[in-house]
Amino acid sequence: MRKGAATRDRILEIAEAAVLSKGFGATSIEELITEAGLTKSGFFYHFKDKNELARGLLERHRQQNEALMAEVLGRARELSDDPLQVLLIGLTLLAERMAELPGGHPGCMVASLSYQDRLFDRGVRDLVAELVHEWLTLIRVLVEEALAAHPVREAVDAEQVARAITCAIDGGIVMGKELGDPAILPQQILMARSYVKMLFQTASLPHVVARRSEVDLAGAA
Amino acid sequence: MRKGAATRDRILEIAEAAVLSKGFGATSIEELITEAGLTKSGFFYHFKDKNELARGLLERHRQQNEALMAEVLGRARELSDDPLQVLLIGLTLLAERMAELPGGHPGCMVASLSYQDRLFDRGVRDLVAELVHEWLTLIRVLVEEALAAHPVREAVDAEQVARAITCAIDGGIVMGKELGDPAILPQQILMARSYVKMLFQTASLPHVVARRSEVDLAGAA
DNA sequence: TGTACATCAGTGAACGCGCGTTCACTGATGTAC
DNA sequence: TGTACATCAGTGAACGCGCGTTCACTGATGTAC
Repeated sequence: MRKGAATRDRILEIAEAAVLSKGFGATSIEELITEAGLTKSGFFYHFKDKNELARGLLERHRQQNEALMAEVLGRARELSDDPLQVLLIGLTLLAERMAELPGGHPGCMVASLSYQDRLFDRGVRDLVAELVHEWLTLIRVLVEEALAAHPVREAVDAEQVARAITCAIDGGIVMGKELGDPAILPQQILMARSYVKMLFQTASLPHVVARRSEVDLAGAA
Repeated sequence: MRKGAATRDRILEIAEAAVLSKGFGATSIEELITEAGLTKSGFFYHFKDKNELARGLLERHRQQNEALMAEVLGRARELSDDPLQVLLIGLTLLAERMAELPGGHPGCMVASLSYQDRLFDRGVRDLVAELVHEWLTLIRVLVEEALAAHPVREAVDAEQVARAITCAIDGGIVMGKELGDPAILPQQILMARSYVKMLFQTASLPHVVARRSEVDLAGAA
């Protein structure tokens, strides 16, 4: 890696912690360069203005998230061929990963920036929406595959289920911060998991007739 | 109402919109007084410093939220005596209320401030946690009453269910902001409702044996 | 009803400080021939 | 291998502006006697 790229990464890492704990508008370039140990013009060599710092933070978030999910889902697919099991195992593994974070999850960069969107230009706001869409697509595809392979208890839309899972995670991150309790996020991911499990729990319940499930599946398709 | 109280309220209303759209740190006293039409020293007559503005915003949030929930739950209790129905109807009414908001929900003040907590003194951070606990207690009591009156499909903890409902709402607010789609919050409240409904859906499912539900209830007690 | 005093709801000017941004410059490293 | 030039990764000084906060003061309204 070039020297400049390492410096840029260091700035982004410091900025991430600062933005998640005090907000983007209250994070000054001055404090970042003090901690990173370079001058202000050094900062502006890497980012032409503050908006570009926000873009950089979102790109970093995207990469880290992609890596995490690739690993978690890769492992889940090793453990099962059944799409529903992949989803359930994936959620369990994700919960475990979040539980391992020292000091709890620091906060979601996308959520944080969306609460300060008046500070940014169109490009940053579009990037926020794009990252959310990418994430939702990833989850929705998993849900669709599970729906294609199994009957379901109640007519559902895969997009809505994907959003519900995402809201549980984002909500869990926020509540964890609000109450200062790192256990909340993993617990809420497992609650989302148990929601998915219940949704697909038809045949496994004793004496449930199959017809009801088929009707619901037809409605969802 | 005294004249001063009206001015104070106007400042808080303007500050709420500003904080939710750009963050607390990036909201300047200057812009608030410009919009409110008074001088800077006039602001400091009402709030001794910026921390007190944050406290004021949280208190305002608490009052508005209490009023909203009192109304929604009052109406739900008019419509049914069954605790489970009160919870389900309450969620439906809440979703309807959120759908009526022009331009969508502006954001949750508690969530917003929790993403900038390094800006505040201990008092504000404690107030954030207190408001969340008050809300969770309100919901948890509803869930407990429903659990006492009905068998449940899977062993659950009322606190965890209350948190899951709350996370769905907070997550829905965040995602609505991220994607600029006001429909997401009401939809996700209804997803939380359908989660609760599924949780309690045992006897109503054809041919489900009652014993399983009893076992689960015993596990939850 | 009149007067004295207190409180309310502000005004106006000043403060020092840190903010984001620009600009001209520079030493170290990489590349072409 | 040497030389010329380009790019990289910054430095250092300066900019004007708006920030939160303080302080001495003030006119309008309320209260006591």
